[in-house]
Amino acid sequence: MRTLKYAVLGLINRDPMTGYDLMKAFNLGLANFWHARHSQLYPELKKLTAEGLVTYETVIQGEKLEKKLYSITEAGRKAFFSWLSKQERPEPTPKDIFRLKAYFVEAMSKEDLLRQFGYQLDQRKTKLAKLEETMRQHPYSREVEEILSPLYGDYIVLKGAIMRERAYVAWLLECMREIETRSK
Amino acid sequence: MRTLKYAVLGLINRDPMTGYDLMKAFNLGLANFWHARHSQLYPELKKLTAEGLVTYETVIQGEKLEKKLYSITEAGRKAFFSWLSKQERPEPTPKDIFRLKAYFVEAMSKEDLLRQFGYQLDQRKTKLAKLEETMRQHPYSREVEEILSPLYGDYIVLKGAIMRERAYVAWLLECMREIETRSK
DNA sequence: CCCCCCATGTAATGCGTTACATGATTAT
DNA sequence: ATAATCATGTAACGCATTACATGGGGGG
Repeated sequence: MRTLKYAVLGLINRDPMTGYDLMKAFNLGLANFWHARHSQLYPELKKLTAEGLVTYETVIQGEKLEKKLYSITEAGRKAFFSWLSKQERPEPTPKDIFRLKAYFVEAMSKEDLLRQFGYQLDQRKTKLAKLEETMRQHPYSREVEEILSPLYGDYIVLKGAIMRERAYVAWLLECMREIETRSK
Repeated sequence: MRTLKYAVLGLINRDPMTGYDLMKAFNLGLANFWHARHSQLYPELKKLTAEGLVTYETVIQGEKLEKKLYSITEAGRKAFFSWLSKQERPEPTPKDIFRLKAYFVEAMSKEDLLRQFGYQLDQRKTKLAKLEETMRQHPYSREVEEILSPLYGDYIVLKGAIMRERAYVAWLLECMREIETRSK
Protein backbone atom coordinates (compact mmCIF):
# COMPACT_ATOMS: atom_id res chain seq x y z
CA MET A 1 0.00 0.00 0.00
CA ARG A 2 2.94 2.29 0.81
CA THR A 3 0.85 5.13 2.18
CA LEU A 4 3.85 6.82 3.79
CA LYS A 5 5.35 7.09 0.33
CA TYR A 6 2.46 9.24 -0.87
CA ALA A 7 2.29 11.28 2.30
CA VAL A 8 5.95 12.20 1.76
CA LEU A 9 5.42 12.90 -1.93
CA GLY A 10 2.44 15.12 -1.14
CA LEU A 11 4.42 17.18 1.34
CA ILE A 12 7.44 17.55 -0.91
CA ASN A 13 5.08 18.44 -3.73
CA ARG A 14 4.03 21.50 -1.73
CA ASP A 15 7.58 22.67 -1.15
CA PRO A 16 11.08 21.23 -1.31
CA MET A 17 12.12 20.14 2.16
CA THR A 18 14.57 18.09 4.18
CA GLY A 19 13.97 14.87 6.09
CA TYR A 20 13.99 16.89 9.26
CA ASP A 21 11.28 19.21 7.92
CA LEU A 22 9.17 16.17 7.06
CA MET A 23 9.65 14.79 10.56
CA LYS A 24 8.36 18.04 12.04
CA ALA A 25 5.32 17.96 9.77
CA PHE A 26 4.52 14.39 10.83
CA ASN A 27 4.70 15.40 14.46
CA LEU A 28 2.60 18.54 14.11
CA GLY A 29 -0.32 19.07 11.75
CA LEU A 30 -0.30 15.64 10.18
CA ALA A 31 -0.17 13.95 13.58
CA ASN A 32 -3.97 14.17 13.68
CA PHE A 33 -4.23 11.46 11.01
CA TRP A 34 -0.78 10.18 10.19
CA HIS A 35 2.43 9.72 12.10
CA ALA A 36 6.03 8.78 11.27
CA ARG A 37 9.37 8.89 13.04
CA HIS A 38 12.62 10.03 11.51
CA SER A 39 13.84 6.43 11.57
CA GLN A 40 11.12 5.62 9.07
CA LEU A 41 11.45 8.79 6.99
CA TYR A 42 15.13 8.69 6.10
CA PRO A 43 14.97 5.18 4.63
CA GLU A 44 11.76 6.14 2.81
CA LEU A 45 13.48 9.15 1.22
CA LYS A 46 16.33 6.93 0.14
CA LYS A 47 13.85 4.56 -1.45
CA LEU A 48 11.96 7.35 -3.22
CA THR A 49 15.25 8.68 -4.57
CA ALA A 50 16.13 5.22 -5.90
CA GLU A 51 12.70 5.04 -7.53
CA GLY A 52 13.32 8.40 -9.19
CA LEU A 53 10.29 10.04 -7.57
CA VAL A 54 12.31 12.65 -5.70
CA THR A 55 15.76 14.19 -6.04
CA TYR A 56 17.84 16.13 -3.60
CA GLU A 57 20.54 18.71 -3.58
CA THR A 58 22.95 19.01 -0.72
CA VAL A 59 22.87 22.35 1.02
CA ILE A 60 25.50 23.61 3.45
CA GLN A 61 24.18 25.16 6.62
CA GLY A 62 26.70 27.40 8.39
CA GLU A 63 30.27 26.07 8.15
CA LYS A 64 29.94 22.43 7.17
CA LEU A 65 26.58 20.97 8.25
CA GLU A 66 25.11 19.21 5.26
CA LYS A 67 21.41 18.87 4.71
CA LYS A 68 19.53 17.31 1.85
CA LEU A 69 16.83 19.39 0.29
CA TYR A 70 14.40 17.08 -1.51
CA SER A 71 12.28 18.06 -4.49
CA ILE A 72 9.64 16.05 -6.32
CA THR A 73 10.31 14.89 -9.89
CA GLU A 74 7.84 14.72 -12.75
CA ALA A 75 7.51 10.96 -12.15
CA GLY A 76 6.91 11.63 -8.49
CA ARG A 77 4.19 14.14 -9.20
CA LYS A 78 2.53 11.67 -11.54
CA ALA A 79 2.62 8.87 -8.97
CA PHE A 80 1.22 11.19 -6.32
CA PHE A 81 -1.69 12.40 -8.43
CA SER A 82 -2.50 8.88 -9.49
CA TRP A 83 -2.70 7.76 -5.85
CA LEU A 84 -4.72 10.82 -4.90
CA SER A 85 -7.45 10.27 -7.46
CA LYS A 86 -7.84 6.58 -6.69
CA GLN A 87 -10.90 5.69 -4.62
CA GLU A 88 -9.98 3.39 -1.79
CA ARG A 89 -12.41 1.29 0.18
CA PRO A 90 -12.66 2.26 3.81
CA GLU A 91 -9.95 0.72 5.96
CA PRO A 92 -10.70 -1.62 8.85
CA THR A 93 -11.77 0.36 11.90
CA PRO A 94 -8.77 1.74 13.78
CA LYS A 95 -7.70 -0.03 16.94
CA ASP A 96 -8.45 1.61 20.26
CA ILE A 97 -7.14 0.22 23.53
CA PHE A 98 -9.58 2.16 25.67
CA ARG A 99 -12.61 0.88 23.77
CA LEU A 100 -11.20 -2.61 24.25
CA LYS A 101 -11.07 -2.08 28.00
CA ALA A 102 -14.56 -0.61 27.95
CA TYR A 103 -15.74 -3.76 26.21
CA PHE A 104 -14.57 -5.77 29.21
CA VAL A 105 -16.73 -3.71 31.55
CA GLU A 106 -18.01 -6.83 33.32
CA ALA A 107 -14.55 -7.48 34.76
CA MET A 108 -14.32 -4.07 36.48
CA SER A 109 -15.85 -2.66 39.64
CA LYS A 110 -17.97 0.46 39.35
CA GLU A 111 -15.22 2.45 41.10
CA ASP A 112 -12.61 1.18 38.62
CA LEU A 113 -14.89 2.02 35.75
CA LEU A 114 -15.48 5.58 36.85
CA ARG A 115 -11.76 6.02 37.50
CA GLN A 116 -10.88 4.73 34.02
CA PHE A 117 -13.53 6.74 32.22
CA GLY A 118 -12.72 9.81 34.27
CA TYR A 119 -9.03 9.67 33.40
CA GLN A 120 -9.81 9.18 29.74
CA LEU A 121 -12.23 12.08 29.81
CA ASP A 122 -9.55 14.33 31.28
CA GLN A 123 -7.07 13.39 28.58
CA ARG A 124 -9.53 13.80 25.75
CA LYS A 125 -10.81 17.13 27.00
CA THR A 126 -7.26 18.46 27.16
CA LYS A 127 -6.61 17.25 23.64
CA LEU A 128 -9.84 18.83 22.42
CA ALA A 129 -9.01 22.15 24.06
CA LYS A 130 -5.64 22.19 22.28
CA LEU A 131 -7.24 21.47 18.93
CA GLU A 132 -9.80 24.21 19.47
CA GLU A 133 -7.08 26.66 20.40
CA THR A 134 -5.20 25.75 17.22
CA MET A 135 -8.41 26.35 15.29
CA ARG A 136 -8.90 29.78 16.82
CA GLN A 137 -5.44 30.73 15.66
CA HIS A 138 -5.80 29.18 12.23
CA PRO A 139 -5.47 31.74 9.45
CA TYR A 140 -8.28 30.13 7.47
CA SER A 141 -10.79 30.78 10.28
CA ARG A 142 -10.09 34.50 10.08
CA GLU A 143 -9.35 35.48 6.51
CA VAL A 144 -11.44 33.71 3.92
CA GLU A 145 -8.95 32.07 1.61
CA GLU A 146 -9.06 30.31 -1.70
CA ILE A 147 -10.48 26.84 -1.21
CA LEU A 148 -7.86 24.97 -3.24
CA SER A 149 -4.90 25.89 -1.08
CA PRO A 150 -2.81 23.91 1.43
CA LEU A 151 -4.26 26.17 4.12
CA TYR A 152 -7.72 24.84 3.38
CA GLY A 153 -6.52 21.24 3.63
CA ASP A 154 -5.03 22.09 6.98
CA TYR A 155 -8.32 23.64 8.03
CA ILE A 156 -10.61 20.76 7.09
CA VAL A 157 -8.54 18.04 8.74
CA LEU A 158 -8.30 20.15 11.88
CA LYS A 159 -12.07 20.57 11.77
CA GLY A 160 -12.38 16.79 11.38
CA ALA A 161 -10.06 16.14 14.31
CA ILE A 162 -12.15 18.43 16.52
CA MET A 163 -15.39 16.73 15.53
CA ARG A 164 -13.82 13.34 16.20
CA GLU A 165 -12.62 14.37 19.66
CA ARG A 166 -15.99 15.89 20.51
CA ALA A 167 -17.72 12.65 19.62
CA TYR A 168 -15.27 10.74 21.82
CA VAL A 169 -15.84 13.09 24.76
CA ALA A 170 -19.61 12.88 24.29
CA TRP A 171 -19.40 9.08 24.32
CA LEU A 172 -17.34 9.06 27.51
CA LEU A 173 -19.77 11.43 29.23
CA GLU A 174 -22.76 9.37 28.20
CA CYS A 175 -21.17 6.18 29.53
CA MET A 176 -20.24 7.83 32.83
CA ARG A 177 -23.68 9.29 33.31
CA GLU A 178 -25.26 5.88 32.78
CA ILE A 179 -22.81 4.09 35.06
CA GLU A 180 -23.39 6.62 37.83
CA THR A 181 -27.15 6.48 37.52
CA ARG A 182 -27.28 2.70 37.63
CA SER A 183 -24.84 2.26 40.44
CA LYS A 184 -27.13 3.94 42.98
CA MET B 1 2.63 -3.67 24.72
CA ARG B 2 1.05 -6.96 23.66
CA THR B 3 -2.51 -5.68 23.49
CA LEU B 4 -3.71 -8.69 21.51
CA LYS B 5 -2.61 -10.85 24.41
CA TYR B 6 -5.04 -9.10 26.76
CA ALA B 7 -7.85 -8.99 24.23
CA VAL B 8 -7.58 -12.77 23.94
CA LEU B 9 -7.36 -13.24 27.71
CA GLY B 10 -10.41 -11.04 28.22
CA LEU B 11 -12.49 -13.05 25.77
CA ILE B 12 -11.39 -16.43 27.14
CA ASN B 13 -12.06 -15.06 30.61
CA ARG B 14 -15.72 -14.69 29.62
CA ASP B 15 -16.03 -18.24 28.34
CA PRO B 16 -13.71 -21.04 27.29
CA MET B 17 -13.37 -20.98 23.51
CA THR B 18 -11.38 -22.20 20.53
CA GLY B 19 -9.09 -20.24 18.26
CA TYR B 20 -11.82 -20.29 15.67
CA ASP B 21 -14.31 -18.79 18.11
CA LEU B 22 -11.84 -16.02 18.88
CA MET B 23 -11.39 -15.34 15.20
CA LYS B 24 -15.14 -14.90 14.80
CA ALA B 25 -15.26 -12.52 17.75
CA PHE B 26 -12.46 -10.41 16.22
CA ASN B 27 -14.35 -10.19 12.97
CA LEU B 28 -17.70 -9.34 14.49
CA GLY B 29 -18.33 -7.27 17.61
CA LEU B 30 -14.71 -6.47 18.37
CA ALA B 31 -14.06 -5.40 14.79
CA ASN B 32 -15.28 -1.92 15.76
CA PHE B 33 -12.14 -1.31 17.80
CA TRP B 34 -9.80 -4.28 17.40
CA HIS B 35 -9.05 -6.72 14.63
CA ALA B 36 -7.00 -9.89 14.25
CA ARG B 37 -6.68 -12.70 11.72
CA HIS B 38 -6.45 -16.36 12.53
CA SER B 39 -2.82 -16.31 11.44
CA GLN B 40 -2.12 -14.03 14.36
CA LEU B 41 -4.39 -15.75 16.86
CA TYR B 42 -3.07 -19.31 16.69
CA PRO B 43 0.54 -18.31 17.42
CA GLU B 44 -0.71 -16.00 20.18
CA LEU B 45 -2.61 -18.87 21.82
CA LYS B 46 0.50 -21.01 21.64
CA LYS B 47 2.48 -18.26 23.32
CA LEU B 48 -0.12 -17.75 26.04
CA THR B 49 -0.11 -21.49 26.71
CA ALA B 50 3.67 -21.45 27.03
CA GLU B 51 3.37 -18.52 29.45
CA GLY B 52 0.90 -20.50 31.52
CA LEU B 53 -1.87 -17.92 31.13
CA VAL B 54 -4.26 -20.26 29.34
CA THR B 55 -4.67 -24.05 29.07
CA TYR B 56 -6.58 -26.13 26.59
CA GLU B 57 -8.26 -29.45 26.36
CA THR B 58 -8.69 -31.21 23.06
CA VAL B 59 -12.30 -31.87 22.14
CA ILE B 60 -13.42 -34.21 19.38
CA GLN B 61 -16.07 -32.81 17.08
CA GLY B 62 -18.00 -35.53 15.18
CA GLU B 63 -15.77 -38.47 14.18
CA LYS B 64 -12.22 -37.19 14.38
CA LEU B 65 -12.02 -33.39 14.03
CA GLU B 66 -9.95 -32.10 16.89
CA LYS B 67 -10.45 -28.68 18.34
CA LYS B 68 -8.70 -27.00 21.24
CA LEU B 69 -10.93 -25.49 23.86
CA TYR B 70 -8.95 -22.83 25.75
CA SER B 71 -9.61 -21.75 29.32
CA ILE B 72 -7.95 -19.02 31.34
CA THR B 73 -5.71 -19.94 34.28
CA GLU B 74 -5.43 -18.16 37.61
CA ALA B 75 -2.22 -16.53 36.38
CA GLY B 76 -4.00 -15.47 33.21
CA ARG B 77 -6.85 -13.92 35.13
CA LYS B 78 -4.38 -12.05 37.28
CA ALA B 79 -2.46 -10.72 34.27
CA PHE B 80 -5.70 -9.65 32.63
CA PHE B 81 -7.02 -7.75 35.64
CA SER B 82 -3.68 -6.06 36.15
CA TRP B 83 -3.71 -4.81 32.54
CA LEU B 84 -7.35 -3.76 32.82
CA SER B 85 -6.86 -1.55 35.85
CA LYS B 86 -3.76 0.16 34.49
CA GLN B 87 -4.31 3.69 33.18
CA GLU B 88 -2.69 4.12 29.82
CA ARG B 89 -1.94 7.43 28.21
CA PRO B 90 -3.88 8.05 25.04
CA GLU B 91 -2.33 6.45 21.99
CA PRO B 92 -1.17 8.45 18.98
CA THR B 93 -4.11 9.40 16.79
CA PRO B 94 -5.09 6.56 14.47
CA LYS B 95 -4.01 6.78 10.86
CA ASP B 96 -6.62 7.59 8.26
CA ILE B 97 -5.87 7.49 4.56
CA PHE B 98 -8.89 9.54 3.58
CA ARG B 99 -8.00 12.37 5.94
CA LEU B 100 -4.52 12.31 4.44
CA LYS B 101 -5.98 12.76 0.97
CA ALA B 102 -8.27 15.51 2.25
CA TYR B 103 -5.18 17.27 3.60
CA PHE B 104 -3.82 17.44 0.05
CA VAL B 105 -6.92 19.24 -1.17
CA GLU B 106 -4.86 21.79 -3.10
CA ALA B 107 -3.72 19.07 -5.52
CA MET B 108 -7.27 18.10 -6.54
CA SER B 109 -9.84 19.68 -8.81
CA LYS B 110 -13.22 20.56 -7.38
CA GLU B 111 -14.81 17.71 -9.36
CA ASP B 112 -12.27 15.22 -8.01
CA LEU B 113 -12.87 16.48 -4.50
CA LEU B 114 -16.62 16.10 -4.69
CA ARG B 115 -16.21 12.64 -6.22
CA GLN B 116 -13.85 11.55 -3.43
CA PHE B 117 -15.92 13.00 -0.61
CA GLY B 118 -19.11 11.65 -2.18
CA TYR B 119 -17.76 8.12 -2.38
CA GLN B 120 -16.53 8.27 1.18
CA LEU B 121 -19.89 9.58 2.34
CA ASP B 122 -21.66 6.65 0.68
CA GLN B 123 -19.38 4.14 2.37
CA ARG B 124 -19.66 5.73 5.78
CA LYS B 125 -23.43 6.07 5.61
CA THR B 126 -23.76 2.39 4.77
CA LYS B 127 -21.51 1.47 7.67
CA LEU B 128 -23.51 3.71 10.00
CA ALA B 129 -26.81 2.19 8.88
CA LYS B 130 -25.48 -1.28 9.67
CA LEU B 131 -24.33 -0.23 13.12
CA GLU B 132 -27.69 1.37 13.83
CA GLU B 133 -29.49 -1.77 12.72
CA THR B 134 -27.27 -3.84 15.03
CA MET B 135 -28.15 -1.45 17.84
CA ARG B 136 -31.90 -1.79 17.20
CA GLN B 137 -31.52 -5.55 17.54
CA HIS B 138 -29.26 -5.37 20.55
CA PRO B 139 -30.78 -7.06 23.61
CA TYR B 140 -29.52 -4.32 25.91
CA SER B 141 -31.53 -1.65 24.06
CA ARG B 142 -34.73 -3.58 24.80
CA GLU B 143 -34.47 -5.29 28.15
CA VAL B 144 -32.70 -3.26 30.81
CA GLU B 145 -29.88 -5.47 32.01
CA GLU B 146 -27.41 -5.45 34.84
CA ILE B 147 -24.72 -2.92 34.07
CA LEU B 148 -21.74 -5.12 34.89
CA SER B 149 -22.39 -7.74 32.22
CA PRO B 150 -20.66 -8.52 28.90
CA LEU B 151 -23.87 -7.41 27.24
CA TYR B 152 -23.37 -3.92 28.60
CA GLY B 153 -19.79 -3.82 27.32
CA ASP B 154 -21.08 -4.81 23.92
CA TYR B 155 -23.65 -2.07 24.12
CA ILE B 156 -21.36 0.81 25.06
CA VAL B 157 -18.75 0.09 22.41
CA LEU B 158 -21.49 -0.20 19.81
CA LYS B 159 -22.84 3.12 20.99
CA GLY B 160 -19.33 4.56 20.69
CA ALA B 161 -18.90 3.21 17.18
CA ILE B 162 -22.17 4.82 16.12
CA MET B 163 -21.19 8.18 17.57
CA ARG B 164 -17.82 7.97 15.85
CA GLU B 165 -19.39 7.20 12.47
CA ARG B 166 -21.93 9.99 12.87
CA ALA B 167 -19.14 12.46 13.54
CA TYR B 168 -17.31 11.26 10.43
CA VAL B 169 -20.43 11.59 8.28
CA ALA B 170 -21.11 15.06 9.69
CA TRP B 171 -17.56 16.11 8.86
CA LEU B 172 -17.84 14.84 5.29
CA LEU B 173 -21.14 16.65 4.79
CA GLU B 174 -19.77 19.89 6.16
CA CYS B 175 -16.75 19.72 3.86
CA MET B 176 -18.90 18.98 0.82
CA ARG B 177 -21.30 21.78 1.59
CA GLU B 178 -18.43 24.24 1.83
CA ILE B 179 -16.72 22.99 -1.32
CA GLU B 180 -19.97 23.26 -3.28
CA THR B 181 -20.75 26.74 -2.00
CA ARG B 182 -17.30 28.10 -2.79
CA SER B 183 -17.01 26.55 -6.21
CA LYS B 184 -19.85 28.63 -7.62
C1' DC C 1 30.53 26.63 27.96
C1' DC C 2 26.35 24.23 27.86
C1' DC C 3 21.91 23.11 26.34
C1' DC C 4 18.56 22.82 22.94
C1' DC C 5 17.62 22.21 18.41
C1' DC C 6 19.11 20.97 13.69
C1' DA C 7 20.37 17.12 10.95
C1' DT C 8 21.05 12.21 9.33
C1' DG C 9 21.48 7.74 9.54
C1' DT C 10 21.33 2.15 11.04
C1' DA C 11 19.98 -2.22 13.76
C1' DA C 12 17.05 -5.09 16.30
C1' DT C 13 12.69 -6.23 17.35
C1' DG C 14 7.71 -6.51 17.27
C1' DC C 15 3.23 -6.36 15.20
C1' DG C 16 0.25 -7.47 11.39
C1' DT C 17 -1.05 -9.07 6.61
C1' DT C 18 -1.01 -12.10 2.73
C1' DA C 19 -0.26 -16.27 1.08
C1' DC C 20 0.53 -21.08 1.58
C1' DA C 21 -1.31 -25.51 3.34
C1' DT C 22 -4.46 -29.09 5.00
C1' DG C 23 -8.48 -31.50 6.33
C1' DA C 24 -13.36 -32.49 8.62
C1' DT C 25 -18.34 -31.35 9.21
C1' DT C 26 -22.79 -29.72 8.03
C1' DA C 27 -26.47 -28.03 5.38
C1' DT C 28 -28.62 -27.94 0.83
C1' DA D 1 -22.34 -34.21 -4.38
C1' DT D 2 -20.88 -29.90 -3.38
C1' DA D 3 -20.50 -25.71 -1.23
C1' DA D 4 -20.07 -23.24 2.95
C1' DT D 5 -18.31 -23.34 7.29
C1' DC D 6 -15.53 -25.35 10.97
C1' DA D 7 -10.88 -25.95 12.39
C1' DT D 8 -5.69 -25.35 12.77
C1' DG D 9 -1.50 -24.23 11.57
C1' DT D 10 3.23 -22.00 9.08
C1' DA D 11 6.20 -18.80 6.07
C1' DA D 12 7.44 -14.65 3.90
C1' DC D 13 7.09 -10.10 3.87
C1' DG D 14 6.12 -5.28 5.05
C1' DC D 15 5.29 -1.64 8.15
C1' DA D 16 6.49 0.71 12.49
C1' DT D 17 8.84 1.43 16.99
C1' DT D 18 12.73 1.58 20.07
C1' DA D 19 17.23 1.94 20.64
C1' DC D 20 21.77 2.81 19.01
C1' DA D 21 24.91 6.24 16.98
C1' DT D 22 27.02 10.63 15.47
C1' DG D 23 27.88 15.39 14.87
C1' DG D 24 27.07 20.74 13.79
C1' DG D 25 24.68 25.33 14.83
C1' DG D 26 22.82 28.99 17.56
C1' DG D 27 21.40 31.33 21.74
C1' DG D 28 22.05 32.44 26.51
